[in-house]
Amino acid sequence: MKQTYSKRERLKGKKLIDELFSQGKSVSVYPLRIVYKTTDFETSVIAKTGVSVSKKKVKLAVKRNKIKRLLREAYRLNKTTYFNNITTQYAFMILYLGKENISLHKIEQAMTTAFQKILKKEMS
RNA sequence: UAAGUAAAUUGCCUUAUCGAGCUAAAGCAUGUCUUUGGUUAGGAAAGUCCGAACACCGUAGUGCAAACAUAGUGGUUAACGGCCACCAGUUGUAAAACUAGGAAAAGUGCAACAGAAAGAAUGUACAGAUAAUGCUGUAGUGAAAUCAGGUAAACUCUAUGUGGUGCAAUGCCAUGUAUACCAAUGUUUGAGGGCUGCACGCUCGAUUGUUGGAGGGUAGGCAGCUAAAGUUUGCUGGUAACAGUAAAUGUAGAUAAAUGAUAAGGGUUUCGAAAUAUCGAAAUACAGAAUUCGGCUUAUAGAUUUACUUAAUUA
Repeated sequence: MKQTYSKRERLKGKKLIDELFSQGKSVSVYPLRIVYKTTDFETSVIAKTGVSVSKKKVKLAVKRNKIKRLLREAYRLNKTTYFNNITTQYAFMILYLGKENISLHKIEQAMTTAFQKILKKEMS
């Protein structure tokens, strides 16, 4: 799998997201919280992922954008390691709960532990 | 040289690796695939405060009232409450800056201190006049004392203007679900459903089965959506805002929302060390398009340019 994150791999559509939030399970590792759910897509993508930063926590649009980009970057670079053994299709929503300033490195760490937690839960 | 005033410009760069949106071409495996190329945020994109374009709704005529906005004079513009010029006033040594610059001879209200009294009340002293009296004058307070004045960032009056909602406008396509309605067809001689696939059997079964039309418009998609009162430069007219003209140029279009991340190096500024070269550390702002323009307002590290004022020094 390549380290891409194209339009097809993004979580879109009101229906899917509503479903995800109403029926999905969640795992939180500060400063992240990941909501996930098994689903079926028509396209041949293993996972669809969305990213969200709340306006209440981070007020300036520039900083919000920056954090979203970092989240996407962290996901893009590490998704190969996360989804090695997965065959079913998933939908993810990554929520950011923390402060305004954060580095890519920290986000990567948090994301890795969070996805490991999810894998454990699903396998057992 | 120092301090200041005004106007204008700019607002980090380079390389490597890994990516994202839009778009063009090519390829065959015809996939919303692969490869290659192009392109991708600001001076305020912000606040949403004015003015327009555009769209829909309302009124489809005219007048009045209310509410709101504006308020020297002239010009400019698609339009404006913006901008420019001039006059007046205020502040400043000055360059300049600011303006809450229509009306007090329509009415209502308000007014510190002083003063007897700031409006329906005539005090004290002196003088004059008279039958008598605030009947007359002077003194004293104050900006103002039967003479009326100030105040409209008080009501008010005058003149002028204003319908409402905003691209989540609006138009189009339309999966699924339920079905008012219409047509065809099937029918108590049993359509069709249920009992695990078939047969038999049992059972339910008429405002109903199937097919088609039509309506509605949810998920989603397409248009609107970027060539525009465009940008840059020169020339001409004008004190200027601005206008005219010629040439060049083609410059984001996302939608759970692209325009990025990481690493290295270099600028710039500040601080410390040093005679310099240089070395080390820190900082590198405000801020992210969402239909589009013209303004206003607010935020902003730093850098640059021009004009002018004041003070000092030198010639």
